[in-house]
Amino acid sequence: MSKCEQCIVRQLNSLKTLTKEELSHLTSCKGDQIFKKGERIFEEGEHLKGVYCIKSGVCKLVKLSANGKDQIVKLTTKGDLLGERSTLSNEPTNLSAVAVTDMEVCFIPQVEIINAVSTNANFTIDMFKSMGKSIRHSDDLLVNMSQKTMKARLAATLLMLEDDFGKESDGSLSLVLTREEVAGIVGTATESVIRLLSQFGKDKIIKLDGKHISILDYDMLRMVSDGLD
Amino acid sequence: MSKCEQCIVRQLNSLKTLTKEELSHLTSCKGDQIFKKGERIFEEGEHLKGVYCIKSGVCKLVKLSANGKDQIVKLTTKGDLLGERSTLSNEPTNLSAVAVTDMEVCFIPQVEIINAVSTNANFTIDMFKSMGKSIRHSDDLLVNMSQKTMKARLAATLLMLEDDFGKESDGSLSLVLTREEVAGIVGTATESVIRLLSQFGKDKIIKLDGKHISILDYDMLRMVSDGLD
DNA sequence: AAAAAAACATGACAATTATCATTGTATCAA
DNA sequence: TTGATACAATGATAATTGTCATGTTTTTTT
Repeated sequence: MSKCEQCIVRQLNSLKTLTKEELSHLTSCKGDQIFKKGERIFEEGEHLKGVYCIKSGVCKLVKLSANGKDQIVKLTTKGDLLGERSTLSNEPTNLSAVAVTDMEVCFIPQVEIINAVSTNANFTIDMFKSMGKSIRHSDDLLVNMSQKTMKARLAATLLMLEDDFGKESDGSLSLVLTREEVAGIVGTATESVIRLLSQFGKDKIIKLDGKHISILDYDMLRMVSDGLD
Repeated sequence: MSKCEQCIVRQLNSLKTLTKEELSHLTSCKGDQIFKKGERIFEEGEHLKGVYCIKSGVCKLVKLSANGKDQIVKLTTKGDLLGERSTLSNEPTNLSAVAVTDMEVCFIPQVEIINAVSTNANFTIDMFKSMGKSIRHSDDLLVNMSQKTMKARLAATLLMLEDDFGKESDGSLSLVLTREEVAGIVGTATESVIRLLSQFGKDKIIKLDGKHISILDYDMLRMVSDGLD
């Protein structure tokens, strides 16, 4: 069981505003957990008993749509908190969390969060900021999804994947997803993703090597993303 | 200048948690404003100096997409607060607010809100709840927009319009929008909305009388909304 | 009331996207 | 190493949706 005081990940989220005392207390009551790729951290509709702080790995937040397909609403990674709002507002989650890669997470019980909110104004303000950011992100995504063609959405998704998760030394996107998962982000059929990706490949905008994707022409990809191609 | 203590609208949002003292102070520093249909309350990118509390009328929150079309992200009405998150996190808005009908609003300066958050725990918790609701709403909408066909999206929009704004004594939707505005919600071309609406009309799912729309067959509309038609 | 502007409607056609079917190719466990 | 299983690729076809053009109706302005 690692100590919160020494945890670097904490610097990436609202927990950074906690005092030394609060942190040492937190160490004593948090739980450490491992989730293997594909395992579910929590399920849509579940009542969460606290928040999860991601120490490593990538997690997808998904929602089952009426047609039975999983829509990936958000990808989260090191430093992100899961289930903040359900924990704060004491309501069931509207999303399921599934490990995209193996993950290490810390579980922080609800009381601790509620406590921090009621005694630490900095924590509260930081939570407001983080929720505000989350809403802004949703709004932007909504406009993208509503107004863009599938091609533009896919281009935007590739750019987002590199922005948020970086690339390997060979230039390929660090986060490796199946075509089906990409389709879950874009909101289209898997076949459409395959076709569009190979089209991008033929157009030399990206390079495909199995599941490994490298962006070659950023300007062009941005143009496509804005529907200006 | 009306008094906050006697304002009924306040009961509908986080301001209901304020104490008598806080309310009487608020009365002295708030401002009353009128916006005519089509006028803009604030603009995307603007730095807000407080929040707006809607006393009457309907407002659309829009975002200009890369292709130049306005996407309506949300419709707000009596009791809703505008600009809460920008005000709290002190960042520019990501959306523009435009009056859909004539509106009466109260303007509450930023300091008052910040003050309320730092001194009134009930207010803080209520704000968290309201922001949580907002995120959940965005997530749901995102899944709808990403996964559904235009027909299903339009059906969902009609149901939403009746849920959120009610209907007149003749059964028609109380909120009257142009086809272009509906297209801005659905995220499609105006012509497509016109065609789909008249198709719904032919199928006896709705009744069209100019801009006035009545839902006739709720079950069928829900089926269409779920893509089960 | 007339003129102008905005909103609505429809046809024709092209482009995009979904769906179904089939085959090839990795990947993993026994 | 060999099946088994998941993943990727591609073709054919139908359905959906966007775009442009044109005309009508409604609303607003003068």
